[in-house]
This record gives sequence, structure tokens and C-alpha cells, in this order.
Amino acid sequence: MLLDSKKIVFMGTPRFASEILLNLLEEGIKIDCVFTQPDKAIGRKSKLLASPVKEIAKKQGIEVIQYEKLNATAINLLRSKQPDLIIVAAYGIILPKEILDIPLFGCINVHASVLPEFRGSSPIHNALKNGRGKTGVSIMLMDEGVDTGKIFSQKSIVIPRDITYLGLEDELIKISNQLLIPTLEKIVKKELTSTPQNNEQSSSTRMIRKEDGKILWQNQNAEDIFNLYRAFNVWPKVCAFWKQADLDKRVTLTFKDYDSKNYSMEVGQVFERDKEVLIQTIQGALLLKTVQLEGKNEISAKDFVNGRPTFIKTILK
RNA sequence: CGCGGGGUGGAGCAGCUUGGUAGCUCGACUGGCUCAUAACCAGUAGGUCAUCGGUUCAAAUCCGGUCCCCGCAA
Repeated sequence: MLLDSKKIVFMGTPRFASEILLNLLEEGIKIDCVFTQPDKAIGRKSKLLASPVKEIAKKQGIEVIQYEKLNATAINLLRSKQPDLIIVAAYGIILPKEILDIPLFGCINVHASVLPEFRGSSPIHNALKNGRGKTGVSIMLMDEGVDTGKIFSQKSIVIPRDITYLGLEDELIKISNQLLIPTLEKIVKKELTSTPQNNEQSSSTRMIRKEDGKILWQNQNAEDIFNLYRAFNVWPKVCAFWKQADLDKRVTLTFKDYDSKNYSMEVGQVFERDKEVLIQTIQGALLLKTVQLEGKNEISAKDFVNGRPTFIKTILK
């Protein structure tokens, strides 16, 4: 394989990237070193947490390089490595032009959407949140814009209606892995042409914020909220507020499904039908699966209502 | 030492402020009713109240230490 003779650097941070890195290694591709974001202080004890990419690299004995941003030192370091190819997947740090110019075959990005749709940092979340029926992955040559480079190859899949973030991410990892090595081989053999993106059809996504998970009862219908749940199931999760003794307590919710029927209830009101716990929205009702009250564990809607019968009939905000 | 909530039969909660027989709903089991049931009726079992120590005639409850779970913030 021509790829074997190339010096490859990998850049990535979250699980989407680490699974791609792992697949490359399992397929016998040699990775010279890995760039990933610095360890982040996380949780109540502010423990430092290494990125999934770092975990994989460490296990495989690959050098790990961590910079907050790619400054002159980082650029010099990378230049000294003399890579032929840089593979980038969800790295989360902008690559300056000096970096893009280093490798002979360029910086190749694996992006989890069918570009030019959903450029930016949260393509998977946005495909779900917007209720898309299809999404996919794109492999492209990076340029100075955010996911604006010329496309080498793409593959799309159907999004099942009941899939949530983790499941969709798995599917996208799978097709990325199917697509990446053949694409790289063709790039190295110079057998592949790249096509520019149609900028007029582009859309962009930003980083997900904690408050994006808050349900807006007056603006979002049952389908919107269900899609929000599918997108943010892992993080930040969707939440609402339950007024108890004049205190607004945060409740984190998950749903089984939604019902497009309307019941004679107020928007945000909780009620029971056929042993299920439902919440009325401006259009349709949500079928509740689990509830987590702040400070407590996540439990099934049935158990929650059992211990707190006053939850029924209350109106969530 | 970032802020806060919590640990009570198998599950989810109440009781704690003002110490004095551990309670509710669900589940389990047994029996009954029923063509039948996830429904209904009657009954049974199941908890050293996270843990260690202190105060007290007496601690789930008050005080202190430890472990574990969770929300917020970063």
C-alpha cells in the first residue's frame, strides 16, 4: 500500500475522532503522532480528563501533542515532523494556513455531515435537532474556512426515527471508516479529483451550549422537543423546570416518543393516559420515559410519578 | 477546600424543624372474584433508617468524622 510509506499525523479530540483513529491503527496505518485538545478539568472535583483520542493514542504508544491553539511553537514542531499527510477529525482547533501548507498531500478532514450542509462544530447534533431524514460524512481537503474545502468523497445514510445521538454517531463512525482509507489511498495515488462546495447551499453550526437543552414550551412542538432530546441525549440533555414550593427545580427529561394528537391540557402540563405519563405541547404530546430531578438519580417516569404523585397535573416551564 | 441536594423493605418517596411503636404508593408472594386480565377485593413477607463515633433514660430524627450518588458552576 502506498499509504504505508507516508508519514501521517492525526488530529482529533472526541469519541468520533478516537474511533476513526482506532480504525486506522487496526487497519495497519502508521500514525506518527497525534494532536488533541488539552486535558480539561471536569466534574465536581475538577479532575483532569484526557480526550478519547489521547486515551487511544496512549494505549497504542503514540506520541500525544496538546496545544490550546496552534501557535508558532506548535507550527514549528509540526514542521519538524515533516508529515506527508494530516488527517483531521473533530479536532476543535482552527488550523492556520501555515499548518495547512505543511503536508504534501494537505490536511484531510473527516466531517460528519453531507457538506455544504452543517459546516462547523456540531453537525451530528444539528442533523437530529432539525429532524433530518438523512445525513452522512464528507472527506475533504481543508482550506482556511470552516469546513469549506473541496470535497473528495461523501457517503450518506438514512437516520432512523428513533435513533439518538450516540447511535447516529456510531453509524457515522462506521461509514467514515469505510470511506476514509480508500479515499486516502486514491489521494496519495493522485487518482482522485476534488469538487468545490456550493456555498449558496451551505449552512453552519456552532458549538452546543448548556442552555440549548432547555425546552421552550411556547415555541417548540412535540416533534421539535423530541428531536431536541434525540440530539442532546448525551449532552447537554433536555430539561424543564418544575415549580415546587415556590422553587423552580430543574428536571431533566427523556422521551419514548411523541403523539401528534392534542389533549385538553395546557401547554407543558403533565398528565396520565393508559399508564403512560404525557406532557402536552403547543402541538402534540410527549411520551415521557425518564425524569431526573436535580440532585437525584435518573429514574423511570413511572417511578417518579409513583413517589411524587403531585407531578401529575403540574405545568412545566 | 467553588455552591447545593441526597443515601429510609425489591422500586420511588414521606417522616427529621419540635428525639419516644418506621409510614405511603408501586412491586413480590398467598388466597378470593372473574371466561379472562396488566383490573378489583382480602391477606402475607420484606428495613440493625449508608457507615463510624458522640449527646441522651431514649436517636431515622440532634452533633461530629468517613464513604457513596446527583444537580449547578468552571
